[in-house]
Amino acid sequence: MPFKKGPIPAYFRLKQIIIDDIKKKGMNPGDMLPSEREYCERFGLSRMTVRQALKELEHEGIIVRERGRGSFVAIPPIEQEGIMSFTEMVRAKGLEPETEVLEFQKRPAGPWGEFLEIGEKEEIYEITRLRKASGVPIAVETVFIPALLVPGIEAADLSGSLFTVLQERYGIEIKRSKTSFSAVLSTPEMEKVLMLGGTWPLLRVESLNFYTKPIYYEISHYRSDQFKITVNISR
Amino acid sequence: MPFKKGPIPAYFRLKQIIIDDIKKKGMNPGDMLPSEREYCERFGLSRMTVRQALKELEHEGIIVRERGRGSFVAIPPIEQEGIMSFTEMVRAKGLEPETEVLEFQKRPAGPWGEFLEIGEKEEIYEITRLRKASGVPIAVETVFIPALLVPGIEAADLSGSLFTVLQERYGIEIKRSKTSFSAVLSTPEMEKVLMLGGTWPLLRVESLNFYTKPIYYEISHYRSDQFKITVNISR
DNA sequence: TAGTGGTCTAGACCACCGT
DNA sequence: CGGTGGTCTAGACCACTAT
Repeated sequence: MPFKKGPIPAYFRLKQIIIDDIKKKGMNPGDMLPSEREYCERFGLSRMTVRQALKELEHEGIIVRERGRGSFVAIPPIEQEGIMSFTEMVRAKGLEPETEVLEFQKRPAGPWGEFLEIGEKEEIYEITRLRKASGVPIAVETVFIPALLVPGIEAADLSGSLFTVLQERYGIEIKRSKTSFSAVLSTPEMEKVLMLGGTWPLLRVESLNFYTKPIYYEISHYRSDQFKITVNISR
Repeated sequence: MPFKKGPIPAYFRLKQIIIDDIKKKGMNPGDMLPSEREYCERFGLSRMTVRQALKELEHEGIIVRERGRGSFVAIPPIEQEGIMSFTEMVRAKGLEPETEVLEFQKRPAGPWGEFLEIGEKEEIYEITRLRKASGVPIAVETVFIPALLVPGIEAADLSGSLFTVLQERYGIEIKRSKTSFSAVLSTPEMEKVLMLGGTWPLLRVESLNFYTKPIYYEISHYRSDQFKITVNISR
């Protein structure tokens, strides 16, 4: 009887046990878990207690429960939740990401300071890059990032994923982002670098990317005839 | 005794009552709600049932609960996480959402069957609506939803939030969505209903909305000069 | 100390799914 | 039909907060 007493609630300990079980027994997504009543009997708990544990596991996305069928190990989201970098998105489509740095300058934050929660006069890097997928220009992207956060980024290789550079060189991992989408018409300058040959509607993506505090602000324009941006969102 | 029986669970009705109460009484963030035991007595419910209602309200960010102190009206989150319905988005901007049903038909699923995980010949409803914010046309939206999931939806009020109809009438709560964004040029038909007076770039949003299984597929076109779609995404 | 929410029990009936 | 999860009851003791 593993649930004598102790300061940790029974439902909480049961959660841990179930998680461990899933790992230890090498259970796969879709595998059925013991029924609520079986957990009751096995651990000498009442049904409401077992249900609290299962409910929380469901809420955490670890299991799914279906009336009349049972509880099952959850299918981990195929396309991982949320944020994907350009590099990840392109690779996911089986194409080869390429990047060309168009502009690189250090300058005062100005109006971007507000988003980045720094002073207007503090310095930021402004980096404009052309992103391609297997040779086809897909997007023009400008990143604004406080210089203090990424000292010496001039020396880094910016022809790949900024995510990777931030993580490997500076230990910064983007965890959250606030992104807005809109549609605009291409400007002559965009048409030139994206090789559009005329005016096209472009998908404009503005995102503020956070670790705990804001890390960088980014504005991108995608030619969306060839490339859609897909995100998974949950409540 | 308002909780005799009925197909809608008591905890769910209690949630509605509490939400209505907060609005009707004009309660402000931080105001204290009645205690769990008071709800029990007032509505003749057991404590676990009352607690389920309060727990869900807490989870939805509507109230906060503190051990030894009580339950309180929550401070509304600045920008809501994740999925927001059109209704929620418009309200969040302080505008009044309005909806006009442009088309309503029942027909075989055809190619949408694949997304919705049903047969091509199974019936779906196809509902096209014009969404406005304080009188200004903002988006045209078409929803494809299996007829079996929403029997009798003809009789429902579709001039408001589909989210709400699904939840209150059918107990379906959208939990997850896969959404893609792109930019397109307006067609003459869109220009007419959106009152654009010419060709404009529009934000095209396609989303597949899940409970556990896919519930409905939706294609919307937003005039994005006046309205940006913002989402919070986390890893 | 009185009142609050947090945990828990040992039952019960229901709706739904598969066989 | 038997088994599953969904809802619900009428109690109980505990930990915490305020007075």
